[in-house]
Amino acid sequence: MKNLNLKAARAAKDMSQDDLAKLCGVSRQTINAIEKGDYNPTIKLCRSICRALGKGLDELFWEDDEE
Amino acid sequence: MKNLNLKAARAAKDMSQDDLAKLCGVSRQTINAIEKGDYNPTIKLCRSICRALGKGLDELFWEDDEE
DNA sequence: ACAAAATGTAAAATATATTTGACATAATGT
DNA sequence: ACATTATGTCAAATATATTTTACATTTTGT
Repeated sequence: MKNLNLKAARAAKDMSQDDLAKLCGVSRQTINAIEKGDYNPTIKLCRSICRALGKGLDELFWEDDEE
Repeated sequence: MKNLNLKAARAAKDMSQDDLAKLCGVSRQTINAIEKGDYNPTIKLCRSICRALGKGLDELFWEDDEE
């Protein structure tokens, strides 16, 4: 499922996917894929994204519906 | 660096690395490596570990000192 | 002291995250 | 309408997470 929390947090900082990608040192496609969903990034990248957006892991990457 | 939060949370539930590994559907070595540190698990596995131990992502997998 | 369980660690194989390059479409500003 | 930026998506290549097998050491219980 899509990661709308991430999309919203990025929008709140007026950052493009490319901006965020550069801040995190990954490719734009990776950020796009994470927002799109059905992707499984590493915790290190998640932390990097959280730092760039000033959010916590639970705020951006928690999911309840995943058995 | 070692993940002592994880080690402590597991100990608090009186679980062996193998117990936790089975609950998360991964190998014992993977859990061992994560506790040992210098490992970079996927967010999906982190969530699985958090559910098994009743903790949040920020409690078990946040790191301040990672530029 | 002994046995059993738990942990630490390593090398080779496999699965999968991420990159690169590329192209198409949607959105935005002038 | 036009140019520019942002987004969605794909296939092939590369990097790395995870498994499997295996063995050594430590810890725990009796």
